[in-house]
Amino acid sequence: MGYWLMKSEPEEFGIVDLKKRPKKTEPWDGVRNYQARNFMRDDMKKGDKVFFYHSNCKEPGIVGIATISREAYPDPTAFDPKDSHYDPKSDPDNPRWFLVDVKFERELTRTITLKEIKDQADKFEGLALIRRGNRLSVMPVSAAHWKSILSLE
DNA sequence: GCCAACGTTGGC
DNA sequence: GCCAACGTTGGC
Repeated sequence: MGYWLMKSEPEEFGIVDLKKRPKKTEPWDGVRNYQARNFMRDDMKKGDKVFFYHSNCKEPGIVGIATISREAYPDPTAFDPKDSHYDPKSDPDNPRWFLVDVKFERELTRTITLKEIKDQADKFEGLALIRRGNRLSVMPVSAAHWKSILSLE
């Protein structure tokens, strides 16, 4: 089973928004970074676990757990000229951007902050989240790191 | 294929 | 709101 971390800005779409969705499920649209796309398109499998991460907010960190409920399919927002993520270069016959559906599993009992993960950098060597200059919004997490992070809860 | 200019991300 | 780091674009 694969483990991942996905970032979202809580003011745009937070863990509570996911929880409130009728089926507790959301298409993870709008990703326009090739590396992140490749992870979603090529590597994410149904049932994989996801750390839901809040970015660009007062207390950046992991706030919940989700699962991949549907594997990759073309991102429809790329075809919609009215959408802010519209990409004229993505052709429905040869789509450039893909997404997965993410399903709410649970909120953490507390936020595991970026700060405390950084403070234990030796324990989390190789974790993409704390790699210098990291800006990926979708990234893999090793099984060992997953376990180790969750034990902080 | 190089690289300067530009836009975006996201912590602080 | 600042700005470092990074990805993308496009001229050459």
